[in-house]
Amino acid sequence: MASEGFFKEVYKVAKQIPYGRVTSYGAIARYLGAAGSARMVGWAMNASHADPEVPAHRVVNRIGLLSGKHHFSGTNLMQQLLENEGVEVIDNRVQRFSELFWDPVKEL
DNA sequence: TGAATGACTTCGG
DNA sequence: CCCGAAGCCATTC
Repeated sequence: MASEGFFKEVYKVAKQIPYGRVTSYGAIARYLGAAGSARMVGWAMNASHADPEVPAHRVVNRIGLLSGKHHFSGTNLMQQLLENEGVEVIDNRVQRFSELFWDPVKEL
């Protein structure tokens, strides 16, 4: 599949997300020049489970909602992982999201 | 080839 | 911020 290059880019960015920080699918999409293809980032993350080094739990939607927690093993694994990094999560949502938000376009 | 799907985003109310 | 509707685009069937 030629699209593996796209996934690789997503993984590369995801792996660069600092500890205890989070970002959004749209931000990654924009950084990859695929603005508007946020859904494809989500698709890439779906395939990211093949690479355990990809911190998919640090990638949430634009409001810090753990939209992908349902794709993790347990029902609250994603939240546990984030809380383990010092990220406060309440009701599937990242608290202080604006503070923890890490924008690859700005930071990279 | 075309219709359906999805770990999203943006806009208006 | 919550709700509903429309837009986007790669992948799958």
